[in-house]
Amino acid sequence: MKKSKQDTEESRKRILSAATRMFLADGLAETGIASIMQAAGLTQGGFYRHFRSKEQLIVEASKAANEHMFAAFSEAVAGRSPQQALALAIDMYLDQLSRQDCDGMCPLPNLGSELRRADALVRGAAMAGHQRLVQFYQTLARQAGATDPAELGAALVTAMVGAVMLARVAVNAQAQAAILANCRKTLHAMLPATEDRA
Amino acid sequence: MKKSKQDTEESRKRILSAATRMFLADGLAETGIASIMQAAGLTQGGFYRHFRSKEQLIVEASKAANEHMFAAFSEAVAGRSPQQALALAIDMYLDQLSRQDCDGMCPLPNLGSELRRADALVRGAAMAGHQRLVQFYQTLARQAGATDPAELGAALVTAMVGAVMLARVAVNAQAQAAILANCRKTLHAMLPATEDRA
DNA sequence: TGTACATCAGTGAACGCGCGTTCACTGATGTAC
DNA sequence: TGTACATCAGTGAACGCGCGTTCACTGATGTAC
Repeated sequence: MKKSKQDTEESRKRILSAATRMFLADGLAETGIASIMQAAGLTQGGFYRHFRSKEQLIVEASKAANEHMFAAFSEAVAGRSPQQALALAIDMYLDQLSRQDCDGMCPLPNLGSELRRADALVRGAAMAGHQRLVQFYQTLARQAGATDPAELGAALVTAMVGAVMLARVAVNAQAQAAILANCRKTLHAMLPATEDRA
Repeated sequence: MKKSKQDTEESRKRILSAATRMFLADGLAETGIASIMQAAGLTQGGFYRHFRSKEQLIVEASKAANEHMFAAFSEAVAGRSPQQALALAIDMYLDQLSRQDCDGMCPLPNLGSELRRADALVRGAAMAGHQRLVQFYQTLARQAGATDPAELGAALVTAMVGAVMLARVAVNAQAQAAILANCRKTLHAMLPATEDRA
């Protein structure tokens, strides 16, 4: 039963949206085509009308996740002072696990080591996201008057990715919170000026 | 053909050794029982004479990897000044990807997000390794005279885990080296005293 | 505007493959007498 | 010390399951006339 062009477009968006959320929540290997299609309200056979392969879906979902993350960050940061913006961007990144819908989650710590075994296209998308993330924080760091914004931006991203990944491995909520809180404290201490933070 | 007790013990060690190396290099899901047994010079059917399941092997391999890592660190650090020891331990951790045999590699950044989807036993082993790693660096930080050794130790581990994981995702060697070098520079700047470092 | 037809999103079953695990069997080891 | 037998490490094939992908088919959509 062929659908109208609008229906087709909406189906594709539903599949991509469900895949992005499920990949971030459960990982690439654990999320099967069948369950993605079920979440999108379709059956698995129809998947290949929209995507060439699971690999291609992963690439697009990875890009979509980055778009969501940067959109959320840009919106939250808009209109704030550079110092406030930088501090807020750190807190938001470290708080991504508590967001109910996986909106704004970063592929790097959540997919983590699964990325390095994926195709070159997937890894390329992941590293492009990393590059963009580093530049985002570097720009904020420069505006906030950091001594070495390039180094600070890269250091922030590295530490935050490590903290979020470790927090996801942590068995209990207490250890998870401790890892994130400690990282937050350390990174805030590295920020320029505005010493009214703990 | 039953083997002598000594042969049996050696077989078990060969399996565990091959598994530890292959898990760290290729990941948990990508490393199959058959290829582990082949690397150990046996056939896959014999695996279950030594281990109850792949899950149990993962737990033991995880512990073995930690033992190797701490042994290598302890040996390298022995007899050095606290400041030298701390700096060396950071460099060693960040340099683990260049080691030919996977000896001294840390499960956290290499298995990364695969760990959080594993059984409670595996996650417990991973987090126990994390705890031990943090304490190792905290002890060195305290001996080196850090202002807040607890915070510094945790921060070092978080950043190093993030850096090594990101380096593994990086497509080309140049980006990989840049991530590790930048992390090294940032972390050395956080160390107490001994300002003769870059 | 109406009609005949090609297109193609979606269905549901089946295919093929890999992998963890099981199993019947072998034959050297180690033990009981 | 010698002998008969139970043990069990190791083999190689088979099982069962899940998953990505394919395929024949359906029927509404959109187009050509």
